[in-house]
Amino acid sequence: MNEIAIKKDGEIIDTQTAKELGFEGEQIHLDNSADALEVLRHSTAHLMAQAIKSLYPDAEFYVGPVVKEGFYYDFKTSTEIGAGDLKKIEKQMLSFAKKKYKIEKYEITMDEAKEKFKNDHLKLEVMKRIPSDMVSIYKQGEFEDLCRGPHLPNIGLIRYFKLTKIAGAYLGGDSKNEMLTRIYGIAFADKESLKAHMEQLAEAEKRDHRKLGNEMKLFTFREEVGAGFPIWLPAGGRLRARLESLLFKAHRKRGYEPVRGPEMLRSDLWKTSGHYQNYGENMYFTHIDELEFGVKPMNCVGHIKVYEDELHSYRDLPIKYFEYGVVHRHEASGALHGLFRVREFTQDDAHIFCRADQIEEQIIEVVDFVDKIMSTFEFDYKMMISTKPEKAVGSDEVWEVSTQALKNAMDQNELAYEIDEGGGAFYGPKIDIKITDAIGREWQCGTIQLDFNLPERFKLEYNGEDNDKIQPVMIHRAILGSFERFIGILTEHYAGEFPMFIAPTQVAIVPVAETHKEYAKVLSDKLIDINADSEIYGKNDSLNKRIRTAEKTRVPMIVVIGDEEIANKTVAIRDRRTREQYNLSEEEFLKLIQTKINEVNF
RNA sequence: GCCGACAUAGCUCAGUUGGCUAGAGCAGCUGAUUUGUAAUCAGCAGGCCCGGGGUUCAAAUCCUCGUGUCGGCACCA
Repeated sequence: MNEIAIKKDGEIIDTQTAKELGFEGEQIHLDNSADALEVLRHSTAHLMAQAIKSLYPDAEFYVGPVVKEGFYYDFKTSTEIGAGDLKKIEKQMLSFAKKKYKIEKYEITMDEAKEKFKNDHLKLEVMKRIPSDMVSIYKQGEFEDLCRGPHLPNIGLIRYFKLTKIAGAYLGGDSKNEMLTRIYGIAFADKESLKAHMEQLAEAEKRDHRKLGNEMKLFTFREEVGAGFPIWLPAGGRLRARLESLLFKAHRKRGYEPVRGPEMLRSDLWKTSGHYQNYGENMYFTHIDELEFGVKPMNCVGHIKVYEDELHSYRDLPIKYFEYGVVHRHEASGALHGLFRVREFTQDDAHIFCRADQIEEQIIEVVDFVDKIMSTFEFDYKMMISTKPEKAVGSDEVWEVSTQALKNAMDQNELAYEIDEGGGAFYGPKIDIKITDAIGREWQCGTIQLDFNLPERFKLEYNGEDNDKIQPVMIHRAILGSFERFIGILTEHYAGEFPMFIAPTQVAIVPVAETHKEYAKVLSDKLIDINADSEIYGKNDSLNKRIRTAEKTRVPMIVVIGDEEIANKTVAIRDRRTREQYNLSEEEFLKLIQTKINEVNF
């Protein structure tokens, strides 16, 4: 078996380095283990660079790391490279691989390296970021690259790979820098795994919410309406309404009061809140009668005005206001992505005004709320605590206290979380809830933000025990995040096969012949009485055709009614999931639907 | 916003190196048929070829500026 590297003290060391240093350790073979793939993909990135260099001799190279979904290499050429060129590069890679060049390693000083790569301004850029005096060079055939490794012993081991996409990327990940070309690729130890991976990607594409949203008539976008402004179609409207009403109940149960703020507020308020200064470039403004108004990008100011409407006692806290708040944010054009990233969306937003000693219990209550909903939909999610960002308001001290409060709440309840340094809102730290989409990208949905700043800026207060004026703490929170993104994720999660309690249509009724339509209508009305939507497939098509059409809408249940059913007062059910058919009396059927619709309570 | 690609009927897509009246399937409409669990048959209608400008005897096709979409990057209070 081929040994491609060894593992020593948890570190992967390639055979070149091991030989040089006389190391021994656990052998890594060329298979699909995480360690082996790390080495394989890294070397594949180098092979790609070698191919690019031979096809485009003036190419300069930045970095080519292994990432979650394969590898990439950033580079620059004077010729334009497009998606059509990937095949050509792949071919060149294969022909190099066939030559089975050894991958050799040697070390030189930083100064020697700078001399060696003096014509490659990108490599020089890389070297600026390396603190050590010595660097290693990997050489395969004519091609040499500055690299830390580890690498395969021979490029002939690279056989099963694919270049997947080409894109632009800023040098060093900074938009102030020049833009390089980035090619992504993937590699595996064997042919089957590569094939399986490509098939999995194709499978995931089928559940893309943009595709399903179009097919299932959930929502649409139109050029003439404007980018990022979704249009909800009837089916999507029904789905969304079900989600809204379930969630409304869940909020009421937890003591939230529904309120509503205006869509736009005078700019002075956004100046007080800090949004004007920190976020103004992404807000929509309008001028009327010499006054400037800002269309709300958030609902907190409105809720603050609700709080200010009366005096509050410490006994009243916590006070919880919620609103399905429509917000507008001018997102960068390139950021727009189906329902996941839009310019107008509706948040399931709430603000909790509480005392400092109530922070922890309130945070935990919200985390429980989140978990209740996520587990109902069987979502895997993770939580992230985001700390003070560069653009921020408030003193370091307040930030420290509030960040610690979030951590304490999580720690004391033994909840797992990761830290996102500098990822907080400008007014406070937050806990983000992230869900993974069909192709593995993570999207932030819910968020819990602790805020000492806005209460200060708006001089909020309540009367304490000694009748003194005390400033409350604000917790901003959203569970779904936005209906848009959440429904997008739900669509992919279920591949369009929504469970009964949320499906746009609960039942498809297929009458066998013209004479059965009347009963279909009676049944449909009875379904409305139990809050179930149905659709009658009574068109002048064959029965088979109508069943096929109904199936394709991904409706959870199809019932067929004909002479027999009418005579016996039964329905013939065809279940989407099991593809089984069975009969139920009308009474049992209605009861079943009712149970299925009501089985979920957040 | 940046790099690259793309935009043809409601939807999914054809449309050669610029050249006759821009095609197909599905969906829609009209008939015939009245069906027992995944496509009955026939006919009809449907297009500012994304929008402005330009090149050319001639533009869906070439150039240019917009708009929108896609893949990334950057951004995401």
